[in-house]
Amino acid sequence: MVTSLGDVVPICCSPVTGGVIGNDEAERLARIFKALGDPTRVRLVSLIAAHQDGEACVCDLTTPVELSQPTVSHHLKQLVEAGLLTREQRGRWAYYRVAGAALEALAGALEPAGRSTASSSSRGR
Amino acid sequence: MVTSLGDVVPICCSPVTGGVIGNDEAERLARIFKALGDPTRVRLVSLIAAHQDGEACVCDLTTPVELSQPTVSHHLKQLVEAGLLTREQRGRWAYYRVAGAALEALAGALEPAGRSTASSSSRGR
DNA sequence: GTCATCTATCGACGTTTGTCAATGTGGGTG
DNA sequence: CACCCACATTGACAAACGTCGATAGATGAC
Repeated sequence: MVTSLGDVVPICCSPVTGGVIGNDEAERLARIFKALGDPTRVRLVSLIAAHQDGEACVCDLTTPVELSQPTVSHHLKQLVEAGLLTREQRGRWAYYRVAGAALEALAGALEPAGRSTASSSSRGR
Repeated sequence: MVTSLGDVVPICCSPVTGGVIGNDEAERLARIFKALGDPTRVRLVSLIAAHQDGEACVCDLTTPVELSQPTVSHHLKQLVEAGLLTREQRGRWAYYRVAGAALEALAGALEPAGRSTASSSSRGR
């Protein structure tokens, strides 16, 4: 079961403020937000993004976050499952990098129903 | 005396992917993300934004989310404390509305460190 | 005044989460 | 081959979370 835990999240699109979103959409968005709802994971994303070549292995991250290796692996797994990180195994190391598209899509879900679709503004009421 | 209870979070700015963020910043961002890390709260934000005049009271929300009134109040409080909603008491009702600036600031923290200058706007995929 | 309504708080509960030590697994190295 | 290394998984535990019923506070209606 290397991949296909669930489907790779198709990147969220429905903006939170652009009309009532469905139950499934809310659950999908919440799962991604929850992945960022821990300070350690926020720092991990930041650390990976700022690391050499935009990628980092576990051993690069345990020291900065001051947590045990299993804990870091655990957090990284959650971020990968949320679609916010990608994982690539090269030799003995596992390299993680930030999924920029997922971050942008998430940001798009927060904007007031405009920046990414630029077609509303007549929604009123 | 340190009276600052931290009423309203001063809106986050440091982008997640624009260099390693500090511990405090990570904690502040995580607290906001965590507020959106529950499907009910995501739906509440969406419901309020889409409601008449962009505001809603508790009694408008309990039925759509199918939860008890205390639970809805609890979620709303968390969203207010995260700075994502504002609360205004008018008579017997408490009106909540979405803090658009907070959402935009949060979206800004997700964009790759230079959102405002990224004028390419190639929204294709 | 009394009463009804809307909302917040409290106490309790089952579930989820973050963390670690110990162990397992797969891939280089001698 | 045996060995070590980087990482993932397991099992356990305390803390935090989501939910509810009951209750308290505040406000308007009578």
